[in-house]
Amino acid sequence: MMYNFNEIEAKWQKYWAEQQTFKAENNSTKPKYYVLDMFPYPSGAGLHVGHPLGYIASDIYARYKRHKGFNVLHPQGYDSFGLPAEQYAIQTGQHPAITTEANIKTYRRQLDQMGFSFDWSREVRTSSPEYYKWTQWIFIQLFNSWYNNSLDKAESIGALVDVFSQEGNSNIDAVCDDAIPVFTADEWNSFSSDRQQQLLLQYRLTYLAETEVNWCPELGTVLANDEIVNGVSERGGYPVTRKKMTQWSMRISAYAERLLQGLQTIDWTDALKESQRNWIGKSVGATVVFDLKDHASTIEVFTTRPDTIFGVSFMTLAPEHELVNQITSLAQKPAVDAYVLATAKRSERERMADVKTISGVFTGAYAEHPFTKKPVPVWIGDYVLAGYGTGAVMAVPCGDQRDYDFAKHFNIEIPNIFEGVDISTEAFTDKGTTVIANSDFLTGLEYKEASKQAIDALEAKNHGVGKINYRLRDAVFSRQRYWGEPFPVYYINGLPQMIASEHLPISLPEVEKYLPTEEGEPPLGRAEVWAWDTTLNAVVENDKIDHKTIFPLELNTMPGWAGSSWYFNRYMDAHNSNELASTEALNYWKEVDLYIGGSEHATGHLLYARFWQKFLFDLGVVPVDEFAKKLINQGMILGMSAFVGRVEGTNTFISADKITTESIQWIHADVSFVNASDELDVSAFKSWREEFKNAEFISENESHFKVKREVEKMSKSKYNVVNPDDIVSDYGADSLRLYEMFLGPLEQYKPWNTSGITGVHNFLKKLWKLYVSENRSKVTSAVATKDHLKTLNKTIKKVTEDIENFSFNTSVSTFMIAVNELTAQGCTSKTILEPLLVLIAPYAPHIAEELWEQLGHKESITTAEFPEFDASHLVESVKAYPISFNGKMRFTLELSLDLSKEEIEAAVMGNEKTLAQLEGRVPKKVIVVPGKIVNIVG
RNA sequence: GCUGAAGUGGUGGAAUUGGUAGACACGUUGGACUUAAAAUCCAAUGUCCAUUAGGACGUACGGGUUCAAGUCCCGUCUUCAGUACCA
Repeated sequence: MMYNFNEIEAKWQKYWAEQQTFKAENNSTKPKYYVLDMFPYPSGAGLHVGHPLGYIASDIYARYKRHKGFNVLHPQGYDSFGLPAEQYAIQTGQHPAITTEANIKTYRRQLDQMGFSFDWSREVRTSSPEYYKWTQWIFIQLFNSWYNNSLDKAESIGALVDVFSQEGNSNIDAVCDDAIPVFTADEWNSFSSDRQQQLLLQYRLTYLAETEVNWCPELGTVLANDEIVNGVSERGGYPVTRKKMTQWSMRISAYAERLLQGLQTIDWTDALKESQRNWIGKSVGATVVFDLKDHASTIEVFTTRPDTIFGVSFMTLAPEHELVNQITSLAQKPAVDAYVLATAKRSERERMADVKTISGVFTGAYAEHPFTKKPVPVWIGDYVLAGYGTGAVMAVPCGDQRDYDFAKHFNIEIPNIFEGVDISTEAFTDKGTTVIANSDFLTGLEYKEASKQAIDALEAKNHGVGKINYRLRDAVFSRQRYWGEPFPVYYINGLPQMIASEHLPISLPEVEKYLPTEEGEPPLGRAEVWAWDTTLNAVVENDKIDHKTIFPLELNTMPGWAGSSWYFNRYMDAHNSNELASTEALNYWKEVDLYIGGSEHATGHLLYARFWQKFLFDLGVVPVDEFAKKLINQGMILGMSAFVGRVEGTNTFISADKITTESIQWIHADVSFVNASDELDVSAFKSWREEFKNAEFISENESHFKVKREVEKMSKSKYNVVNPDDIVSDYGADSLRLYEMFLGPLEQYKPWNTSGITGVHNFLKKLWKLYVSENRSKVTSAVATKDHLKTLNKTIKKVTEDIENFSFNTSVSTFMIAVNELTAQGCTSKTILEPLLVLIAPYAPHIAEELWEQLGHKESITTAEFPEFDASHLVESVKAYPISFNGKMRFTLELSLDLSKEEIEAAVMGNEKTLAQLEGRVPKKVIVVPGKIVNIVG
């Protein structure tokens, strides 16, 4: 009997599905373990070999944990709302739900054929109304909450209204808009209902506000900051401009500090935590208020260096700053206007690209230094950003390089306030322990103390206050798109109203086209049945809107990250129609124990999901405030693109090793035309495209036309995609799983190279041959020899450590060595071969199941216990290094185990022969050092 | 610029707390089997000299610590990823 992987794999996949082998129960006497993958967006292209990398790793871990006696939850679903399905719908008119459904079918088939141990009974899809009902529900809860700084948690808006009606808002410490006026209880009670609602909106955790947003005209929608890369849209690479729009926003800034602190409690990589810290961007400092000479208004700045306040020699406002117009003197007006206009013309991108050029204009106005009362000239300059802090800085040229460069460029005074520091060529930016000089009451102090005293003095004069500033901005939550969650919102007098939770979900309406309307409204503006009837509590036709009982519904939809910010909780109780998930289920599974996914979600999904989890925790809905204990970022599998060189302007191709001229145009060739020696199948290439049909090919000889190889991201447009379907049908899923692990460390980026797969495939064939010969099982009840036990236990030890450390690549090598050794040893012993199968099962589950069955087991191998390693079989593995030390011969002896002193001595004595061979001497005395190193005096 | 990670054969990569560097695999070369090919099996494969037995040099580069350094320390260079006039 041959190793017929196709047959075996189909058989066991069917068995697992029928037996529901991987169905997790929401209670068990076993300890729980939750292994989660980032769920995929089901794209039309299907999976390529790079996609399953993380799924294979998590599957190995999930299977391992089951063998170790855990009740494992390992679910999978689809992040099925998103732009590509909608773009496709715009082009073809096909409803996104239909394409999405078709794509999911493909995904499911591809995932199934790889033998993943997902519990599909818990599948979720963000685009299904049963699911987004709860996304809408969470939105309503956010709307009905505000952030109470005193308690440092979210609270119900009802509690806030109670306080307002009893004592006004002066004692409320909330995260809210800065511009909220102070009002008393009497004032509050006398406000109209609309006015009250407007005020409350400014406290809510999700609120409507006219904000400057990142508008992408090509995509016809706004984008969040993390959806923009280098000034263009992450998806599609289209230009992005600034635009004012009324949008829903999420007050994630309320959670900035907790999001930062929470990082200390979770086991995520340092790189990823660092990304999130940068994104949150906490800076501790102070706001300082400068009075203006000859003007009533004041300039407020934020600084992290209040200790340097006596070094201020000018101020700089962002060109967009609202005061610029008011304070500019008549003489300076033309210059200032010209500068403001020039800056406005420059795109965000140009401004970012050009950070070297120093530019700015004097406004003609002077501020007054809060302590010295000296006049401080006010400039504008584009190195100050309107969006950060207050959009204005107090410039301390001796302590900040940008201020320094600006001062030098415009010949502004650079006073030195640092004791014994030379600032003739550059600013001194080190906080360190340098002493402040020439600074009145701060003179002689170091940074820390000086900052504190400066802030105290500013607060005493009412000229500033200690402040912590965060870079994290509130997240825009509206998208002008069709294929997303509809908001459960209708409008009365332009004020948003929530639809009561019992009427959810509000399902997406049908539209005849997926484009914005002629009036520029989002696609939902085309829906005919899209109005809310407050008496029927139902969605009704638009033309019935009477603004008395029937009102317009929100036309925006939610962004892609809405559904993915809480899905891990839904898997715990995926079909609950009364709750997001039952309390019992949430309390049982609590959080994800291991989360595997790409690092590209560092500042998007992973930050938003932590935000929502903390909010749901404040609400008492979920029992933990961090959703994932441990997170691993799998690297990407890259494609090996092939390029053929064509002489520019001709149809003549030259073999890559023959190229001498420089005017070569490199054209992507499909990687399937290229063999392992980088040689092109010329005839296949010729018939690939009409334009190549009559092309001329120059090479040493016809069969040796070389291509140029380059590692790139796998993508259809680069013709370097390798389809897992082909690999599975040629080598089997077990080979693919092993090979993806074998390629290299999980976290690393590495190129795919199909030719290497024969190595692991041969291993599986050898494994098969170790158990099966002709038509019979070779496994006997023979007693295991010392060698057999050594090989087995070595393997158990290594593989267990590897899995615990997520170094799956090296266990594949360990398996190969084990099988080679056991084959050479002629091992047929069941006591060895049975546990060996369990070791391999998480990696190559199909072949393990098949051989397990041949050993006479009726139950699936998934119920088998993971073998425990027995150190006693490894005692003899000793390495010895002779060394000369202090003129005496000494041996250093290493054992590959932690053993007791007695065991080491026994091992050493048993190895006298080895040592004697090495140095011609026999050790006389053994010095045992704690750990594994042993010194032996020869 | 800052932050994080990393530089090991022709290639992907091993190497525990400092302990025989290059495991394992691909590729290459030679051989066996075969009419032939595929498949399979065996052998060789860091570099240089000796071509037997051995020797020298080797983990980006330059120093250092140590009986012993890919691993630790100092300096330099390079690559990748993230982020950036953040006051």
